[in-house]
Amino acid sequence: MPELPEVETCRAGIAPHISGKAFQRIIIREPRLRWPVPLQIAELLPGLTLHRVDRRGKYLILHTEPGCLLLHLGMSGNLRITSQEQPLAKHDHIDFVFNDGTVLRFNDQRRFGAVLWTTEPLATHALLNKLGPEPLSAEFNGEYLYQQARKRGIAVKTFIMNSHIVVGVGNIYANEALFMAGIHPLRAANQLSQAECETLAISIKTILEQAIKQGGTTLRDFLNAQGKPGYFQQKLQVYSHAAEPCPKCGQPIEQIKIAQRSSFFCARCQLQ
DNA sequence: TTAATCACCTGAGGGC
DNA sequence: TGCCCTCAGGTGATTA
Repeated sequence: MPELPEVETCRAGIAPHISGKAFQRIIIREPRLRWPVPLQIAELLPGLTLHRVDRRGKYLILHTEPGCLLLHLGMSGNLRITSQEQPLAKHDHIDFVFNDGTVLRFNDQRRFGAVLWTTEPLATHALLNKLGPEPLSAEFNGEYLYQQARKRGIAVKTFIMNSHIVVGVGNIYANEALFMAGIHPLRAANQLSQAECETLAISIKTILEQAIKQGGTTLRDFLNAQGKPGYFQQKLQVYSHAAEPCPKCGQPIEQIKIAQRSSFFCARCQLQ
């Protein structure tokens, strides 16, 4: 399940293989993703050069001269570098074939992902213009988090998973960051002190940086551009460890639902 | 403006 | 063995 570290791992994995190359052919086998894949990209893209691959939150942005492809991996999506000779796997929905034969293959079992085309400035794009800051940027810090939290009475876990507050923090890393910060996931955001917001911002940055170094987390679906899993799962302290002893105090990890998402915490280490 | 809920989708796993 | 149900989760849309 791709969160920011998985998307960044994916971006770093595919960019060297496709940047500077020209699209030769686009093969769309299944256009029914989160939003219908614009079929016109099969005619628009051939001949265009892919200048670079960026990331904004969990969106991958493939830049060409007239416009950009926006890719989202959703819940189960992955991109891998391959060739046309390689047999198709189940749920291989789209092939981006480049002029040297390299193929960027989009696979998405649950089809929550997206492939979109835009020629408008990214700063005004409806999917991007309301996104919060990047968690690893200087703009995202304790003071920013505190100012945003003061206006919200929702559970802090739901708060930090809101991409309009900060991008890229999904369920796994929200659980892990709150555990590291010693903050109960049900605490109201507007009840956090400035010091707690400082600690939480640092925890989010630390968790995400560690996960990127490990190549992301593989629970079920995630594979990197070479089809290999990430290794951060082995570092998870509370996520998916219900009833197991807390790594800090030994108390059993508890599991509850918050906003329909499984949430894991230590009731002794994380103060409510 | 904020918060809560729904919908989308597929496959694994459990119960019968 | 096969059927049915539940669960997993990112995020935009809808509703209150």
